[in-house]
Amino acid sequence: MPLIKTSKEEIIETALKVFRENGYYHTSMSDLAKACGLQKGSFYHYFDSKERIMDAVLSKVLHTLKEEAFPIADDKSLNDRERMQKLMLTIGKIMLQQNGGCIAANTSLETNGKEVMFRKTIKEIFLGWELALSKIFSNQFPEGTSKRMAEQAVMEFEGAVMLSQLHNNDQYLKDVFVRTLSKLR
Amino acid sequence: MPLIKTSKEEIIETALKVFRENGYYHTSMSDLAKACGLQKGSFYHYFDSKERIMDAVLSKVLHTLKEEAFPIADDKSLNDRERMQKLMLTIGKIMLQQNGGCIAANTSLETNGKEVMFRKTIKEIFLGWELALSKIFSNQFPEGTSKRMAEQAVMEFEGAVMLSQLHNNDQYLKDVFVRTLSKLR
DNA sequence: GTCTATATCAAGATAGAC
DNA sequence: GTCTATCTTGATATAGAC
Repeated sequence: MPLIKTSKEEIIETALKVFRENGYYHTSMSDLAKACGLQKGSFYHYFDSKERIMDAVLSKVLHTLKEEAFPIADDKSLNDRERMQKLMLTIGKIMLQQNGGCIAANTSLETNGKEVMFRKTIKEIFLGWELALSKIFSNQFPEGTSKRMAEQAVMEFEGAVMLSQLHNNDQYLKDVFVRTLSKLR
Repeated sequence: MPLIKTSKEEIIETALKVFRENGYYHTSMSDLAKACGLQKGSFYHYFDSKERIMDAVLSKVLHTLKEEAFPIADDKSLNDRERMQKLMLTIGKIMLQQNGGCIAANTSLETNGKEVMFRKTIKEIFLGWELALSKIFSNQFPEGTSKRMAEQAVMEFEGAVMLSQLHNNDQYLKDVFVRTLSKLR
């Protein structure tokens, strides 16, 4: 019988992948436990409900975005196009996965209208994302315009993730990257 | 075109609303039965599995789009802007709901990577939608351009639905309507 | 066509041994 | 910290009476 200690951090990382692959409601505590190499009972030692795991997962995602992605908008060593490209790629790396979708968008849509503790975290994720994009746009466009361009970029990105998955074709996402970049000189 | 709604038709209409509100996996057969004013056992008289109900729901949505929405792109009595406006509003009426999301996008994301019978119907919905939009754009833009503009409009629409729900603010969706319309003269 | 009753299984969650 | 065992509830689905 293996007695391998697991850390809460590792569980959150694994749970992120499982949730992204199967969605919130379609993922069971057994699924999460199994993916972590634990029995269901052991899993409750770390998290006492599914809601709290997702809360931890999304808080981790937000934290990572704040650490690694959003500051790119202020990186003085890059020009606007370079910032935008690096920002979009980094956000993609954090939020997306080979064949899973966007953890933030999927969870938002699934839990729309439900009373779950992590909705405020999802809002923060998208507001932070919009703010970072609009900072870059605001170097070349007026305030109101740059805000709407940022919102538009986020919407296109999420729509593209959906269509790319549905048709199993990266082109939708690639087009959005090119289109968003091409708005900057 | 059926003049009299059968019971099965009514169930499909009700199921559409429930699925749109609660999602595919988070909706139970009990939920559907209750919403139809039936006992669970009675419900199985009409549909013997949840998958078949969703299949019927999405087929009905596709059929309605083909009958009522997509032909607007060919309506000779309207100019391009009028066609676009009427098309977008009609698609919104069929696919969206007060506070529920887009049945096609939500179901697509939830069942991504799963083997369910209705994925091909979802693909048809989005391909039909893109085609209708690109028909209108192609009156004023070259072929390749109009195709990408149509894809972009769909992506923005779906992203806007997500953000409008998340922040409980219609403005995202309204902006997309205005922006898409403004591309036409 | 609708109901009640029930079988079967999975889910969320807890208790207690080691 | 991990396990097995168990509780409770809810889910899918079927059987059979009216």
